[in-house]
Amino acid sequence: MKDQLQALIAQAIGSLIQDGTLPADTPVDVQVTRTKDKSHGDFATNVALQLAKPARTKPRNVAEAIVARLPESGLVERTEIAGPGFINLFLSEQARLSVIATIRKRGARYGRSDLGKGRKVQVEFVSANPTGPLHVGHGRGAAYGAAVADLLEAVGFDVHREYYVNDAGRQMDILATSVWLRYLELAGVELPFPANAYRGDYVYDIAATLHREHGDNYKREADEILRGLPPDEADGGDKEAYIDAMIARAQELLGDNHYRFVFELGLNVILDDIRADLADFGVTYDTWYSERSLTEKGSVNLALERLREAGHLYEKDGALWFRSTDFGDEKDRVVQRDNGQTTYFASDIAYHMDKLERGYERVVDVWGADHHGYVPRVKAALQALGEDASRLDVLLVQFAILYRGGERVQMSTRSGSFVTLRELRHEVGRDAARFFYVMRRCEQHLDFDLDLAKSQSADNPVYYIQYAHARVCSVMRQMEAKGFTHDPVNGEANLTRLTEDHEQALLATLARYPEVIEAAALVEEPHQVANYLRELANDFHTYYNAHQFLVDDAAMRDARLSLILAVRQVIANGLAQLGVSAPQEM
RNA sequence: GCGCCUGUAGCUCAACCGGAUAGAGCAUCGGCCUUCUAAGCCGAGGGUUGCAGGUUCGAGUCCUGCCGGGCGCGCCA
Repeated sequence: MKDQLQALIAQAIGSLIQDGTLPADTPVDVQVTRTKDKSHGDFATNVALQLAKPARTKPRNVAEAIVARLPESGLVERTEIAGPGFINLFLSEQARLSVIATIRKRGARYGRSDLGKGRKVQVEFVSANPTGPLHVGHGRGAAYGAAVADLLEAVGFDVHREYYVNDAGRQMDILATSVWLRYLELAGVELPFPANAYRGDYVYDIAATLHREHGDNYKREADEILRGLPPDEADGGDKEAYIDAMIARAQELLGDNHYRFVFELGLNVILDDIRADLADFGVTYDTWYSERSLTEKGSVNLALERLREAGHLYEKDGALWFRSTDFGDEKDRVVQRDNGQTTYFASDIAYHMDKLERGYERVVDVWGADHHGYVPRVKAALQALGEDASRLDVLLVQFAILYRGGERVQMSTRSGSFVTLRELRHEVGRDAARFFYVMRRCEQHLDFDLDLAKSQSADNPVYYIQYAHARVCSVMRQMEAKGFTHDPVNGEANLTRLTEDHEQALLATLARYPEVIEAAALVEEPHQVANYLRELANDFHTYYNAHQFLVDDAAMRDARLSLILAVRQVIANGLAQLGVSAPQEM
């Protein structure tokens, strides 16, 4: 609808350019917006205000000229020039009513478009280290990333969803070592547990599996493990140095194969858990991309080699540095440590290079906001490699803070007292979790009220919206109970009977849905869909309370049922868009 | 200290590349069930959009400077 109106205005401007009323270089970027105030018509455009300067005349004169040249169409009933020079457009009745048939015909596809023209976009999200279960912070990234990916797909992009698995690097070594140490405990070896090791219960679970299936095969004695190790934090030492030494000791005592086995066991158990967790959350991926595979197939070395050839690397203090300051970063970054290991950053350079080379026109990364300092260096690396860094779009998601009984739920990764995504799902349910996570703009801190998410009341937006859907279903059940049937053809033939304000408001809101999806997709803001659904549900509940649908007058009844069935369809579509179910009854 | 994000009603948040009188929900107060689910609806009050300048026909939105909040500033990932 909006597009068609824009086209009409553009045509009018075109003809004014042709006859010289407007200069040839007039920009024809027509903005048509929905009006807030009904008295301003259905849509309005400010083009006349924008063109007044190039046309060197008053805005109202431009507006009059445009209106005079507006092509005939069945869409617009009349126009009006208002205020400083807005052109208000009043839709014809036919145009307003057509949305009902459109929704019925398009069904679940209503709101989708081919705006993206099948262009390839990759969305990478969550990508939490497989060192433990996902917690509620990851949950927001999951819900948000999935929603953004689904929105882009809805408007016609070819979307590829990817999870980057950090299956290499020091954190994973710490996990493997933690598992081994817990295993030793189970095998009766008494050892102090390092300050910097992972101490969650899941580590015990993995260790127990190892012990159950492999007995004492991985057992070593305490004195040979501890011999010559530096002091841990508890003994006034450095916990980082201690855990690194402990990792080296584990590798040395277990040997490559056995160490590898413990490492893989921990990785696989946790990754399987994450996969299942996300699947239960309605979040699935096309690819789980292994960081280790980058090293194995030489991508990391290749990336570093390309940087070196381009003259962006230098050595200092025994390490290899990337001169990212040449591309606006705050300081240069190490890509290879003095011990010869490449850094996480080096992998990430290779990974992003790989993404762009896989042919995605656009690459979207969803990161936790605490990683925001990381953005400039990744973009710097892409530039240094001769890539167009603007193809990478990093979306930063702020933390979610849980509230229970009005109190902030304290969380700390260190003490292991964090709330997992799974616990949250079990507590409030998948629908509420998915919805609450995307209710706010991603760069806004999210106050997640657990009590509200669980409450079955109008205060809870999820229930409020789902209830609207269920209510329509209920009306249809009542219809059958009363021996009526719904004739959509008759309904659509009698839509002119829908003259109530509530009905007109619903028609306008329904027609707006595709515009909401498009806008939400293009600016990556799923919360716009959430807000829209609340408005639509509100329009419906209001209507429901004000008017009876199952009236004796068949023409009126069919028209009203056609309207509320369209409402049901759009609510179902919008909820599905956010990964939320639309129940038949509640 | 430097960088990024943020500041809108008592609270949580909207406001479509800068548009017409800044909107919802909660909370508060007052109404509506013999009628398709009251898990709902209607009404009222509530604002110097942190402060001060600037840009222009027009600023919550853009620019500059202050003030407050969050995060980041490792040869960790």
